[in-house]
Amino acid sequence: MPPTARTPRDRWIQAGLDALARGGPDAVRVETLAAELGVTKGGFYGYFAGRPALLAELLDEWERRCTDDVLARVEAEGGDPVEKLRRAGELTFSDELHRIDLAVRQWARRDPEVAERLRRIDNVRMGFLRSMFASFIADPDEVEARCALMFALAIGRHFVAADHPGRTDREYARMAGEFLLRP
Amino acid sequence: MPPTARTPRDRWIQAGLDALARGGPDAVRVETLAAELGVTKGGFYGYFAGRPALLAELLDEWERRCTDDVLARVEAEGGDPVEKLRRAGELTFSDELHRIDLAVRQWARRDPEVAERLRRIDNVRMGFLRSMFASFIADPDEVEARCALMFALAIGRHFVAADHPGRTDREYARMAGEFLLRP
DNA sequence: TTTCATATGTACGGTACCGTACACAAGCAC
DNA sequence: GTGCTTGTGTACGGTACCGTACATATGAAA
Repeated sequence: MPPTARTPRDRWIQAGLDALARGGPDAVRVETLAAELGVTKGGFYGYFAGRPALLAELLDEWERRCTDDVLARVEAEGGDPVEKLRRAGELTFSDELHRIDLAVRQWARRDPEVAERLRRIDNVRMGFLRSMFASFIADPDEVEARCALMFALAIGRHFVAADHPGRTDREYARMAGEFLLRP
Repeated sequence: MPPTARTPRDRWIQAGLDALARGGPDAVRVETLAAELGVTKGGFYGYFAGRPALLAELLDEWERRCTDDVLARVEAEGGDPVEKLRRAGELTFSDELHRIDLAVRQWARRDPEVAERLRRIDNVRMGFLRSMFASFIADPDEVEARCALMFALAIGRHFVAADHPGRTDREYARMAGEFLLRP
């Protein structure tokens, strides 16, 4: 019966995630997304109650992608703790996802509701880190220290602009990660 | 001759820095600042060419505060490398400055000109870190790894929302820092 | 082909903000 | 006081965006 929607829900969400990744929540504007999709905002309000509703759904989608998907894949493939740590890092902070991740973190600094959701997710990730490190580090305080450093490295390296002589940023981050993984 | 300005240049800049710290560059709006200062934007355009000019001056002021001031004070007070590292961290990321710092980093991710300025400043800081670590770590690769982790910790810890059982965030960050400072 | 549901276009009023033009008032010099 | 300088208020037009109301055209079903 319907004239087969040109711009279904998913496309609005994907465009929203792209905008979020590029410029944070402030860059997610209904009319701008519509222009990017080559339509007007006419259809938008058929799918979403308004801009806040879209923002909430963007968080849902991000949460789904970075929690369920990632941890499932990490556990599925097995390996020893150190291997799992490496794989989790690669998946969670893959190019596609890490930009959204950084935008959400910035967002969480001003919006308590977002902060709360991020806290839950970060606790899951930190729990994973903790159990991996605990499998080859005895001192609990040292486990915590290494977890904090590993997590801070994964996030912080994208915010630090300093040059590293001779090596690429990626190579440099790998070296720092390996420093934390050595017994 | 002048009716002694009620709202001099400095007050616009301070208000701008506050807004920047709270909500990033998008939160720095001329009319909003005016309202906060209890005036209208009438006087603003006597001091600044427009909003972009104010943003540029905010960067200047931030750069001045976090480079000249901090490094001068660190060197002035002396001490061994480990002490200097601790002090530099405290000053650079004191409560007043770190919020602006984080906002500038977020800003740099979208604006290449800001990114370039941040790069120069981070290189100065990283150079300082490098020389401090090099004074008690022999392997150059390990010096780089520890520098990267220390810097990433200073920035990243404000973006990671995970809870730490039993201790405060600050205490937790201190433990992670000490882990990097031990021989 | 006709019918009909519905995704989208169009048009509108409202808000927030930018930057400009100009009037005004508040202080200093005389 | 008078005159001058100068910071600020007021008023304006323009842009970008939100959300609503309604018209329209498109494609599936009959």
